[in-house]
Amino acid sequence: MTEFLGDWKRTCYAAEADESLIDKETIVMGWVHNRRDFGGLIFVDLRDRSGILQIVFDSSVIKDEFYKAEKLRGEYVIAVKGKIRRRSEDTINPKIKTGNIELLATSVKILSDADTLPFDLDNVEIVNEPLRLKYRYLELRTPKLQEIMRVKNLVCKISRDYLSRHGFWEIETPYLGKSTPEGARDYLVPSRVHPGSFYALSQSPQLYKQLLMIAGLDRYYQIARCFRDEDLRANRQPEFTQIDIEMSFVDNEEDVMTLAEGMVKEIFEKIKGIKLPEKITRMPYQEAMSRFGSDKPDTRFGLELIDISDLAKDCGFKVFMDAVKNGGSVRMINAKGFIKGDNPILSRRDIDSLTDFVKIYKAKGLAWIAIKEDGIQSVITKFMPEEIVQAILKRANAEVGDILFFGADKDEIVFDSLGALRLKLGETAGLIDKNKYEVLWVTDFPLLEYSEEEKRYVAKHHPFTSPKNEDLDLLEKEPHKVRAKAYDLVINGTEVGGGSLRIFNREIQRRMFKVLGLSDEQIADRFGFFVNAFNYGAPPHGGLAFGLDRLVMHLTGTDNIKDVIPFPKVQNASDLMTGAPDKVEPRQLEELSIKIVKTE
RNA sequence: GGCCCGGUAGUUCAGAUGGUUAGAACGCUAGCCUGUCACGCUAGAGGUCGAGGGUUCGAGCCCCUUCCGGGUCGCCA
Repeated sequence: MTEFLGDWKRTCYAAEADESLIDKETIVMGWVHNRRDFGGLIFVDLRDRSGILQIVFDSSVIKDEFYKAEKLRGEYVIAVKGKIRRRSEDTINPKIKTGNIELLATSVKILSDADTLPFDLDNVEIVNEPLRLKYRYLELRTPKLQEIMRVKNLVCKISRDYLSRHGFWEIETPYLGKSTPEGARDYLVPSRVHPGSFYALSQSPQLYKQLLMIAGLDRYYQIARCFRDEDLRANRQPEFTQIDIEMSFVDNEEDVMTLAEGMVKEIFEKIKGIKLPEKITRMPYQEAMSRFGSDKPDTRFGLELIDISDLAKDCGFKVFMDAVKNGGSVRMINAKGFIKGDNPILSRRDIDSLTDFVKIYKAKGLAWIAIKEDGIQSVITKFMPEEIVQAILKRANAEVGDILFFGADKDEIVFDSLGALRLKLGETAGLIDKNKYEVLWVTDFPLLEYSEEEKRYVAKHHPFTSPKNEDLDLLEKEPHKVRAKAYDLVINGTEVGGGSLRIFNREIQRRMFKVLGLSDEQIADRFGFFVNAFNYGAPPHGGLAFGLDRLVMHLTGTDNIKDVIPFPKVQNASDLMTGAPDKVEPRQLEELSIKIVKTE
């Protein structure tokens, strides 16, 4: 039997019913979350976006339609008419918001029946992720995901309000654009009209938003989808969303950072009730690296890196001395109290396994000194004079129960491995307060980094990032020393936003391209349309982009980006629900002049 | 591309050294029940052990290949 709503109109959401509705005729609509059948009396927990309301089907009240209540099963969609009534004292359910009331049904319509679900919505968190993703629309029925979607919606709304209030216009830019080989791999879209030519799906609105500034639109923002054909991670999806912002007539990073942090503060206050500090900490890149081994430091806990290159230089232990001699460094972490007592945080076996851990980050090994009750234990101290060992212990502020871990190599490897080790140690020891939010700006990034692979300098951010005025002289002489007018917003050790002031001066842009080793032809071919625009009057401008998904991850306490994207993709970038990507009809390929060539 | 981990009823899992008919809980179906909210009681159905090949008298278990999935390094201006 098919039933329709007819003239029934919902009078309130299930969990928004309260005592003010007592004795009033009420119509609610939703899914049968649970059913408890007592023969002549049936309870149904009705669920909708708002939550749960208990419906009572009493055979002495709903006589003619009681048979319908008997047919109800999990996830049937129903509409129920009846009267809200107070529950008697002994039947109040304190676990739900509407636990003091219930709806006594006088009529019910079964709008849709349902097969048994492939998994139990009440225990969805233990179900295999692939199965949940195949039936994502079912998982999205759970309060957890619905709350995340609500928060994401709020972040968008608050951002729009804030930016609008500050004079920003929401302007669209194309998703179908031109492939630009710098940066991430592009998703390509074949052109039917131009056989053999391809669009690239936008990796970010970067170039367009700068052109909007040249166009004189002054302040722009967009909640923009971005596409990058790179491998996935727990916090990386091939399509994700940025809150993208650009503004004109700014010549100082502070102008952009101040505006952006105002928005973040408003988001945290309105959604979490958390007041972030009046002024967010600024930490130069060099400091972040040397203290935390990371350009996105998690400052919720200590275990900072300590440089002992000066002591290691002539310490007698060859590995350390070579590292310094070859231009690298030796740094250590004091894992304070990690081997204290009979049941230490780190067992001997744990310590050995950390060697394998740092090898992931290309470290060749992990030296350590354990400070025990009966003296120090280490395989490296025998190479060193006593006074050097003592100096190291002193600098580490070492006490009994501590263990010092050392990294000695090129700076890059030392930072990568010790930075990762620091996070692992902090996590192992439970030093990270999950309820704390540490927000900071990392500033003064290097403009360039040397690519061993390409044997040239490449832009660390992108080639339109402005060098610091005071470092301009170094651009050709010592490119690696040039700092950029760039900044990243870091929350609890993850990058949630980043941006820069852009080059708006033709001469500087030309010099930048030259340092990057791009020929005039390459420039013209790749960015010609963009570079030309700067010939017609460009205002100083800059901006940034927030990763909406990552921001929502923090606000909702999840460490899996799939949780905050309604229909996410899995590690091999496929969609388990739709089966995309998939083969297409030969006719479609023909239209696009595409031929599939099988390779081994 | 590399490394690590996983795949057994609908779901989550257990299945020691290879050995009768592969179990449990929840869910599901049917019956009974007017105050439950993890309702209860009774009965029942439900399995190509991811797939293919091999070793063996005998494979859920051992070996090889492969598929699917998770994490991570590279990669992600």
